[in-house]
Amino acid sequence: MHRPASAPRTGRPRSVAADAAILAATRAALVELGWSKLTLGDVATRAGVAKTTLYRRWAGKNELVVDAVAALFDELELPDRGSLAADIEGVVLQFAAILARPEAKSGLMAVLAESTRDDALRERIRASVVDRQKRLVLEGRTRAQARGELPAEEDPGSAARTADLIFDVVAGAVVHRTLVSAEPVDLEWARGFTRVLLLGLAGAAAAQNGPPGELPG
Amino acid sequence: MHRPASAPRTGRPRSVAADAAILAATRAALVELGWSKLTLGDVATRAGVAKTTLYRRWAGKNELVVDAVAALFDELELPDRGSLAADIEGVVLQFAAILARPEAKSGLMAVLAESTRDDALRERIRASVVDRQKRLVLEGRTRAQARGELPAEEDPGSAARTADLIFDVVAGAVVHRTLVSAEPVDLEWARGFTRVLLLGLAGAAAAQNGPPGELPG
Amino acid sequence: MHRPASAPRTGRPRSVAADAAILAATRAALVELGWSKLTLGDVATRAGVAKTTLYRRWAGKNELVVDAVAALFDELELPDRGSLAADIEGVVLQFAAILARPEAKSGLMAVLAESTRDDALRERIRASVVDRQKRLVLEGRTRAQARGELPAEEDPGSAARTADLIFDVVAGAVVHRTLVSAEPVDLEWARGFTRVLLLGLAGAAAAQNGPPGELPG
Amino acid sequence: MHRPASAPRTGRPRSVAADAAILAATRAALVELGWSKLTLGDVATRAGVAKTTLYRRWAGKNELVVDAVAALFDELELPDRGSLAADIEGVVLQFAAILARPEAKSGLMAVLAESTRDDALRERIRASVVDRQKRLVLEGRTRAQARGELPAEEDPGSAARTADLIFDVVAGAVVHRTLVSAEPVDLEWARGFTRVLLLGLAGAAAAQNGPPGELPG
DNA sequence: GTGTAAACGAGACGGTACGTCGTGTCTTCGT
DNA sequence: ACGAAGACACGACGTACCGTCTCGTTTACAC
Repeated sequence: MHRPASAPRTGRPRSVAADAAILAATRAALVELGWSKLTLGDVATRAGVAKTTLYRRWAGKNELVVDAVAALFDELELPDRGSLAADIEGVVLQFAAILARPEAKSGLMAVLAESTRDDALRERIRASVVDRQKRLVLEGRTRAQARGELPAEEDPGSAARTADLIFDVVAGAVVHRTLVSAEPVDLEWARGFTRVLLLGLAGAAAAQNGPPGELPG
Repeated sequence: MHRPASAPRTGRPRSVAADAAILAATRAALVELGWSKLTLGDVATRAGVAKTTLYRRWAGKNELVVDAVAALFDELELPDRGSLAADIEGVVLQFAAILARPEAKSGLMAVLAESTRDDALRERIRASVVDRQKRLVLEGRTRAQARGELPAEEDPGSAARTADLIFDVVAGAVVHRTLVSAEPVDLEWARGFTRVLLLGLAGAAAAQNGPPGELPG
Repeated sequence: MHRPASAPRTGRPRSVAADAAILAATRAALVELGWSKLTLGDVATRAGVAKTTLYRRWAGKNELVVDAVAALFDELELPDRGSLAADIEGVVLQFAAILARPEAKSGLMAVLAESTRDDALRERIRASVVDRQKRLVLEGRTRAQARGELPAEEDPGSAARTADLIFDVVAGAVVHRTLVSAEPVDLEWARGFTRVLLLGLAGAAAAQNGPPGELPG
Repeated sequence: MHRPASAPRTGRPRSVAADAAILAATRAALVELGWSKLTLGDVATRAGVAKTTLYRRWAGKNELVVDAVAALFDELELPDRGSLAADIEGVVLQFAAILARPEAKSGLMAVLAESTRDDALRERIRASVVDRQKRLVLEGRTRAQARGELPAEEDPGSAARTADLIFDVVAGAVVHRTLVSAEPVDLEWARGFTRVLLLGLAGAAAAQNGPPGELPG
């Protein structure tokens, strides 16, 4: 992540344990203090490391927190649950489970806020966090096409647009319910949400491919 | 907002002009500097006001920014565009227009991040920002029912749940596309999104009331 | 002091009680807090008076404290104790008694420090405090001349110089012992000091008027 | 002074240049602004140093000024001028020369005022300033005894009391004339003062050891 | 082994912002 | 006109973190 590929050949190598300790300390500090009260000096102390060591590896608070939170998304997986609806429910619930953690809530939204003014940071978030979620959506679609639940896409541009829409809707709704509405994303909600989403997508696809008569709007 | 209703009877009254100047200065600073570089001292200077005056009225950066950004949502309105779909598109585009402003992007997400650890702040955001958006959704539904596009709700609990779902989906998708995907919410996207949403809702309603045969999930 | 002689003829007259209350509050605050922690707002509160009232009468902390401390010197008197030595001892002990009070210690030295950069303040101190002490010295000399202990002065310039010297030595020694050495000025010390001072003055006078043989130096 | 003798073994060592720069800046600020207008932020700026550096070494304004002014007393010396009277005149004039400096006037009296409520500060002043002066008085006495001008002391308690009296009288008179009377301590005054002091002391010593007949009092 | 070179802990450094406090002025209403 | 109440502009306070630096020390690899 933060280490250049061209490794230096001489000198004392960087402690591999330090990286893990720092990221773990960062998450612990996020849980206890939240983003705004988190200080790098405190993280260094918690990790049993000097501030210098920390700055040698990360440029600042934002970058550090992105990496610390990104590790939470490593556990995202999409086991085949047999149907498109079940797969989407799984994604929603897994994503919600991560977001329910205090270190994710506080840290992720804060770096997102920062990323509105820092393109490099946005790119880092995209690579570390967003793409990992997006992969699940694409995987689910591929699987559904293999099952015959969805037709194979013909127009790649339209397919990408649809995938983006799905992604924004799924992730956005989960985030919004968790952070803004402050309501839990439980099985019932996930089921209702998935139903609406799939019916909407099915309807839109039918309208586009079949008789365009009864479209709303 | 921040002023107790029980007004003191004696002493020099607080300058009414200062409030507006401070909020305007806050928005200007958000545009120029973003949340993290914004300092209350700078805001005070821009507003031509002493720091003390600022602290006398707001408890801190978070509260100030909520009020400053909340004013942007005052302009939210829902003119009757003749159909439910058009109304929803209108809400989406208006909300997107506000979110596209740099002062909203940076400020809103940051206070949202802070609100994960501060219930009073969350409540303040809910009252100042969220409820104002929610009102539009409810208004749109009432109007659609009057037009006959939607049936009158019988079960109030179910109706509230549906409204919450709609709200989370609409607001969440717009926010996510704007901030995370960093893509514009233009007319085309709004139209596609609205179509999927309405088809989904219609399908879900039909499935609940009519023949539950071919529902997915 | 601070009030122009030409009294205003119209409007509500100034509360005469307020002056005394403010000065008393100032002394009380000096005792409790000392000069540096004393604030005019606190003095106003103690006196049951608004800050405005205070500023209408005194220009600032320095002037207020000078007046507050000067009142302590009102009690300085020189009852005739029958001999020059006894009179001087009386002056020394009275002066030391005032200086032993915490409000005088802290306040007087502080305004003296300020007066090194503020001629108006020095003049105010001279008029309010120093001249009142000096008067005692002159009074004691007059009395001693009447008793025949001292010859009548012939050269007025020399007389003034001698009086100034006495004054600097008496006041300086008492202040230094009290504030710098932090030792008490008790009867024993006053007696020893007076003895040295009078012997020195007598010797100097004899040397000047009589045979100049055995002078040291 | 402010640095513990047990030096820390690790970490970046404190800049030795900073100490001197800060003290010099403090003296310069005292000359320009006087005690009450002197701010630690300004001193730090003048010294080209951060405020933190200053606070790391001194607890506050008082301690800093004591050290800054104390350096002025480093130059106090007592060259042997051949007689006790000449030596005392030298002390008086040297002490007066230091007190005539604006940085000493303003700073010294102010910390003295503060020391009336702060024992640690008084002790610091005693160690840094007062003892250095006192040493001169004792040195002068030793020298005079070697010359035969003064008899060797027999009672050490009485000797100490006499030395204290001399010290209070010399220092007190010089301070009082300089600060309160605001008159210069020139050669003429120093000569007159010394004559009175020595005659007084000689008289008192004679009275104690010889025939106690004609004592005043 | 013996360099050599980088990473390491510790902590001081120049800065910037914080939130509070005190000063002296002002504005309002009540007396 | 004066007084109380308190808001106001200003500026200093002392603290906390920032990100950098300068030390002395440790650790791996190359010779």
